[in-house]
Amino acid sequence: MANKTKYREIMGYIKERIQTGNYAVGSFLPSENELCQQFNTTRTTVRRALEELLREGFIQKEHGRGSKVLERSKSLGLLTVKGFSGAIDYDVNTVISVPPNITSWPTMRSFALSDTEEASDCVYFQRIRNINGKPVVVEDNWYAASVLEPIDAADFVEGSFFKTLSQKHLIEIMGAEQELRAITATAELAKKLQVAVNSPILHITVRFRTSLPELNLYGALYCTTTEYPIRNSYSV
Amino acid sequence: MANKTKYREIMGYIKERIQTGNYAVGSFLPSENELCQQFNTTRTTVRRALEELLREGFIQKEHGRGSKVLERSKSLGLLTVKGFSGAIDYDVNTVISVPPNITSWPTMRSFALSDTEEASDCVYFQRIRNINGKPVVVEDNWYAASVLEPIDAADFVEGSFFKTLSQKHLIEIMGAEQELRAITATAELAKKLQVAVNSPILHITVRFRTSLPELNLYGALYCTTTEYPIRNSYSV
DNA sequence: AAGTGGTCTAGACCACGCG
DNA sequence: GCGTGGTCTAGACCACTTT
Repeated sequence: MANKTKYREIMGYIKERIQTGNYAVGSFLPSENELCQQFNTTRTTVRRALEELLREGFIQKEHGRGSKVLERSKSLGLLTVKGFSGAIDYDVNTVISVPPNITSWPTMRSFALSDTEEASDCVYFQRIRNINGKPVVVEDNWYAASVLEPIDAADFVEGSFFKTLSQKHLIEIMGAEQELRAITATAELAKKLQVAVNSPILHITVRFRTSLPELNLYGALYCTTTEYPIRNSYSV
Repeated sequence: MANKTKYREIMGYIKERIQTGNYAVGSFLPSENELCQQFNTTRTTVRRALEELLREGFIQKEHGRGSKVLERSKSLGLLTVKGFSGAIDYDVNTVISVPPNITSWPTMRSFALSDTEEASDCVYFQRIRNINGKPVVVEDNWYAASVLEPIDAADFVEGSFFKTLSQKHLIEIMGAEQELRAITATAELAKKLQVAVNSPILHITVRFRTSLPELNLYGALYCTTTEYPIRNSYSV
């Protein structure tokens, strides 16, 4: 997506080199002065880029030594934050059951919307996660249409929304709040998850915060956990 | 703590004015240029200070308008890791229903024990969390007896096991892994949680890692979430 | 048009790590 | 001593909001 500013261009360049292994984990980036020459700019701008990468957990700075490339999964224990591609150890197949489309916000929400979100339409899509061909999670997702255009279902990187955000829009997940509930399956849910009506269902509502301050991603997950529990992990 | 740098000095000044209400919530800070004059410095430095305040959630910037003072939220990530005292906003009363005692490990577990844990007996205790007098969470806890002696129920700091560990043993929680399941209430659980048999129950099994590498704390939580959902939050 | 924050230039000096 | 990142100066131009 558009690198309108020079510091974003530098960020994107470094991020891409890190993600492809051109800048190896544990090694040091070129020095700020070298990056200045490479991009024909000044330290202020280079430092602006490095600072963002620092905040997003890509690098770590060492005074007098340089900027070191970090293991990218480090602080993200949070499996939920990684999306379900990472949350379950089994072979997961994701089906985009409702492709991204613009609609109005759902009425029932666990989280308050910001003013700008409230004023905007929202982009909605639904995915179903299958394990061994059996549906295990139904996941509704929403975000403000004014902040980010709908992403074409075909453009999803490996079926993952987060990977798509990171690689195509340079947006990283910065944190999340969840609410967890146990509910019983409605007729509709029971059908989608192929379980009996009134089966116990794990209901997770979540708001993900991103490196784009105006952009929150909202999710509502319905999980049948009898065979495959949902795993989370955290690091302090 | 010393304000060695000018941007910290500016930050401290603004933070203090916000916290004492001199800069009212919802109002705009002096403009960057005004702050430059006030502190006899340049915009780079003022902006560095404002940027930190932004990251810490004190202000919000509006292009073309100014920097607005925000409602200060508590937001202290990782509620689960901090234990349930912090997980629920309501008035929570904790009853130690089974005081710490030495027994053998339970047979059903979600996590594999280390060799030293396996070789040791375990300390077990059970707590029930009540909200407004109604039981909401039944929590079983275990840890290896060889690593830490049983803590007397009367010595629990504010009923919190984690606070006790931190304040009396200088042990901090470093992370956790969870498994989440939705189940239906057994007769025994239904009785303890005062709900109908077969009600949906949120079942969380968790292992907390601590700053003592040999010490893991294991938990099994049974939560009735119809009235009070369980909240989690993370930060990257 | 005037004022605000957003980006950027072209320097400077300092503190830290290493040889 | 030299290269690194940390802080800071003194400007400039742009984009956005308000009057």
